[in-house]
Amino acid sequence: MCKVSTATVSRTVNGKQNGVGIKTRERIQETIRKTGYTPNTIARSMVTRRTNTIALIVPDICNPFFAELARGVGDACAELGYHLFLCNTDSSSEQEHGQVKFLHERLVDGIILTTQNVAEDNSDIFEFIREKYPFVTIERYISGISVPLQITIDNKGGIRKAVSYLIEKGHRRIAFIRGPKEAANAQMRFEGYKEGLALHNIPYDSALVALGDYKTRSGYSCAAQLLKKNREKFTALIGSSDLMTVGACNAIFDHKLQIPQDISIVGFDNIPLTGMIYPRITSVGVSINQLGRLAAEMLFNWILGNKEKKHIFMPCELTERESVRSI
Amino acid sequence: MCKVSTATVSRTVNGKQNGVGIKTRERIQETIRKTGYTPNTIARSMVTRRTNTIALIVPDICNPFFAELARGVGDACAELGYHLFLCNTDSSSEQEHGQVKFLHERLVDGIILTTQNVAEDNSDIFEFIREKYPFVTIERYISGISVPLQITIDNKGGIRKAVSYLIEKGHRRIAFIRGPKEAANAQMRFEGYKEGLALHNIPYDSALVALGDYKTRSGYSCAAQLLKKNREKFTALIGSSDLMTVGACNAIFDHKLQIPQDISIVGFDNIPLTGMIYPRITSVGVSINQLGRLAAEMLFNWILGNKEKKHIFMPCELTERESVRSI
DNA sequence: CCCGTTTGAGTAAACGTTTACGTTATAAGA
DNA sequence: TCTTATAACGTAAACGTTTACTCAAACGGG
Repeated sequence: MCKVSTATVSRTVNGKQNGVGIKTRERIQETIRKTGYTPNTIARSMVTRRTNTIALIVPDICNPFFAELARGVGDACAELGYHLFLCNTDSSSEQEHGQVKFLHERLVDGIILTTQNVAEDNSDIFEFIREKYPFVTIERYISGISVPLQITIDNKGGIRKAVSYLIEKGHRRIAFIRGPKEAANAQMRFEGYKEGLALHNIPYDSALVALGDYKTRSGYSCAAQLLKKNREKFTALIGSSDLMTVGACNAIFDHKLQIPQDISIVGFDNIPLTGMIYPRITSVGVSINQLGRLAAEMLFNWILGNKEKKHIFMPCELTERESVRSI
Repeated sequence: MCKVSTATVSRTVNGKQNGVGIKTRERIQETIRKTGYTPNTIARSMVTRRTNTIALIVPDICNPFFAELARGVGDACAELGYHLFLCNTDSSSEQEHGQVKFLHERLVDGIILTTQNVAEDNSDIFEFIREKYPFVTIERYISGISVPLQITIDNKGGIRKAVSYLIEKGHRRIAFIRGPKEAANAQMRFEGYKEGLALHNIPYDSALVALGDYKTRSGYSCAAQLLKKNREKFTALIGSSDLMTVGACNAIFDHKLQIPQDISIVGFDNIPLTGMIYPRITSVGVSINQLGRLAAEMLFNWILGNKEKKHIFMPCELTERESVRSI
């Protein structure tokens, strides 16, 4: 329509400063406006080998932690003109593997992989995508393989902080609901608990820890079990995930006890939910939204050519709310 | 490598039954396995004009309602080999418009649009994509334009059900926290409230309704305000979203009142959260996960060529929990 | 044994861009 | 005025598939 070649159109569309005169540039832009032409991203990707898409793989977007994370990643994407694929795996290695395979075929520019709570995490996925793709892992602890882009949370330090906080508030008998055996970070948090106690010369008592799976329901049953067997032995409880912690609160209420009057509570993750419910739960964790942004930005950085390995270790903050009392 | 043309490879990869002999087929598959060849989806999309991707546009994935919805959509996608783009708009029309434009350029096969809580919803978006794309709207009430694929919730009926339920339980003075003026479904829910009262010959009292914005914080302030001014005038409260309802519960607790002993509560949406917190909140709504699946399936159906208009109207169910007592 | 039909496989165009390279026109400098 | 440098724009290949069309071989029926 403008009597110019596609090359010239391409140059103006992509805003290349030289290679096209001011007059024809304007003529082309005018025609673009009139005809409502939009470039075909697929065709562009065909030749540039870049799709401007990344993928976020999570166990379950319904988990508020991952929803918040997805929001952070999504915001970073929107700012830089990327589009975000969302994939749920239900913590299944097979599903994750399938997803990665499909994403690979789709020529996604990068992948963000989150915790999966599976026993053996040195699966073939990492072999599969190690050098082929830029990808960043969040809270994944893989034996043997070094991942180029990695973010981990200071689980130990976070829980230690929670323990110290409770001890400062005068508590000495602190129960703990730990996460699943399969999760590497559950073990770390557990160790943080033990270290925190040791730091203040409080003997560790295995009767005060229960084994959950990070989900709400297990928090309820763990707390119920602790209350039934060892009620008199603790004045405070730490849940190693906020979801378990709200479950635990439920159990405590069902036992006709008050928070924080009878039992003080500290959670982990600091999901927004902790500030929404009654009582507002004091929780320790990182800013999940920023975590997501950070992951995305690291990925973009790598995609854009800055290929240096990076391992970010995020410290935890404790947010005081209303679930702890001084004694 | 197999000494065959790309056409033959294409035919075997796509599983076309005729056009390639059993022997060469096997030879090709063997080579594919050995070399780890995967087809390039981008190149395929280039010629088929289909990308096998759809997009879900939500205000905020952190809202548990939309997270749950995204999960339903995502599951349906995974089952049919589609990939899902996730877009947050923060209920901004401009953002939504931008997203739709980008998704258009990306040749997404279809779009699922959710509620946006904006005043004028007859924006140019619909003009933009009306016939160009298959898309389904969830809970969008657009004046003038008929949308081919539409899902709406029986808001009125749902709230009516909540009112009737409370009345059956002996309540006659029922407060109501309504959603924002900009949201069409907030108005419907409000009318459901009035209709429910009228049905049982209970006079409507405007002093018992407060105006919120569907979010937690506003639920808190609305309930606080109702309690301050008209405490003695109601024994039950309906929140027209679950998030507001949990906020309201918080306010009630902060006023040293018990649920359901002092005040009975019914929420709307039936997000999983209602069953997780204390007290477990009785709520009415649709199965959000199924809603998501349904939307995705309608979209696929249309994409696959079955282009008949459809408007699905989802009835609400009331799930009894522990936030209502008989009086 | 011949001819029509079926089947296996190849050819080449098409999808809509980007980009290296080439060509022409214009401007600047001697 | 003649070169030379520079800017504007066009040409055509390339990206990796799919698919309509073509062709040859094999097959079966009379």
